[in-house]
Amino acid sequence: MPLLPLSFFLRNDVVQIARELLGKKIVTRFEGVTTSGIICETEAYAGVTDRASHAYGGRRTARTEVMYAVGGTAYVYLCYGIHSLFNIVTSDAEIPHAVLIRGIIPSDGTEIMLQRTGKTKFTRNPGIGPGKVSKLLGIHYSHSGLKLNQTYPPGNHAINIEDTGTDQGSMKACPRVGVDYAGADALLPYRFILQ
DNA sequence: CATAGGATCGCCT
DNA sequence: GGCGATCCTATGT
Repeated sequence: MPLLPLSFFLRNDVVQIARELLGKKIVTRFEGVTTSGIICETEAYAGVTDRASHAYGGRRTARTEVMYAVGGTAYVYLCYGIHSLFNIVTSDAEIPHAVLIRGIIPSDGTEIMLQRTGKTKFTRNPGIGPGKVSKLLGIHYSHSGLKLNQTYPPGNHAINIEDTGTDQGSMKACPRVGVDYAGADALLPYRFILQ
């Protein structure tokens, strides 16, 4: 399937991009092992003006520096000391917008995914939850800064987003999870779920 | 240097 | 539905 063009990620409307990512396919290749899943849940984080964003107010730290990279860069960070959370940086360089991928439906390499989670069979919604997305796809916070949709030589690490060409179907928007500290911004309908 | 807390998950009751 | 796991990151002294 065709890779999404980088221009997809360079647009300024991060909320629109989060919506459009529903139904797209994430394909990862680590150590020559390929796994993939269809994106079914996302959240938009609107850069410096969004209290829920790590880049709120223009904050820059060693961790968040990647958010200021050009659109199409992976921003992965550790949460609760356990979970790697995968985000896609969008817009131009210096504009720290990002989309958190919160859920996938496993597609290719399900055996590998079971292996990664230490299970023998999938539970009800094996790919729902941002920590699970990374677990299934083998994404680690050390992958932060990796450029998506590049034509790396086989053997290199790669994270790609493909256009499935299918209609994303119905989706709903609601407030984001776990951002109570963000005041009024916690109420913004920046979370998108494929029905 | 020390410490509090986090865009969570899974197991337990 | 409650709680412990687990460790990096940010911030303050």
